[in-house]
Amino acid sequence: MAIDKTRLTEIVKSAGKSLTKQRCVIIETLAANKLPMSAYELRDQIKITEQNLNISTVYRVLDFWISLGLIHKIESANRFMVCSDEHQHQFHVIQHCTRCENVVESCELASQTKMQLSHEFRALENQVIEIKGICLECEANTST
Amino acid sequence: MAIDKTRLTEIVKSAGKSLTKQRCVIIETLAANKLPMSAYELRDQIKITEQNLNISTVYRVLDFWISLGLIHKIESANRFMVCSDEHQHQFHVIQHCTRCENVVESCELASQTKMQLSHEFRALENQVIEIKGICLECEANTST
DNA sequence: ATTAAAATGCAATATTATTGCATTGAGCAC
DNA sequence: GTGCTCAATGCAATAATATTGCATTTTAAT
Repeated sequence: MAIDKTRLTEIVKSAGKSLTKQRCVIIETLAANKLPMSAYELRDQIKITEQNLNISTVYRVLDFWISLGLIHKIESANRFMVCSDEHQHQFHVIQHCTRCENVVESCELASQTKMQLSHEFRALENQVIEIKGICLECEANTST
Repeated sequence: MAIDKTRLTEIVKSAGKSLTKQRCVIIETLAANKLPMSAYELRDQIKITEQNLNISTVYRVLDFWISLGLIHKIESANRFMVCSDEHQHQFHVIQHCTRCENVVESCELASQTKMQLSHEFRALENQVIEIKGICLECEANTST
């Protein structure tokens, strides 16, 4: 799953920011990885083929993309993933398989969740709601 | 909000475990605190009035109560809170105010959320779903 | 009281994240 | 292009969170 650089440029420019090579390599590396990655894994992976990044740069760039809604942090795993939701939902609901560690984003669930939030609370925009479980593939592979 | 020690004893015994003084003081201290606490805060608070606990003990005791469903971990804050849900929902939905840091558990939301989970995924039991926002009290105090 | 298993203590270490300040780089005016 | 300004990054120390292996103590069953 590659990232559309033209689209990235548009998004970044319209936010009044610059698309630096550190910002590019981080989101591209994350997009190329099947599983979510930690900040340190990301740094180590980029070191192999590209360049050295200080860990503080990695965290700052991750925060940058998170603030633009293009990267999600999976809090329960301290891992990061590229947002796969083109629909700009207020909520991003992800299903996190605790066996294979794979994570998928569900737009349908996000829409439903958004509808039913209590009126007693002003929910923030662009947040990630994490549901843990076992994906169907892992369930099928279970030898019980 | 104090903890009913008789109820605790029942729950622990029926799980085939023992209610040690470390396990007691940790859940009681957490219950007495208005806000969720980190493991280190818990240790420091207990040190003042009670006893020294090694940080590994704190984490192990927290895991113990979490496995019994009596304590929740708030992953996005690395904090712990006593479960306030008497209804034994599969999901515990908490609303976390990012201004005052207060956290409330919503049984109603938990019920609704449980109903609508995708059939493509076997969700684990006893998990905490975190919604961030601003509580009504903080919203009222906002001077904009 | 004896004993086996469970729980805790200890202290080293791993993992995750932030900070303040120096240096570099990007975009803009000229 | 040159110089300017502010944003972005590098650096390296440190903070915050969490885990581990093994020794010791406690629990509860006999």
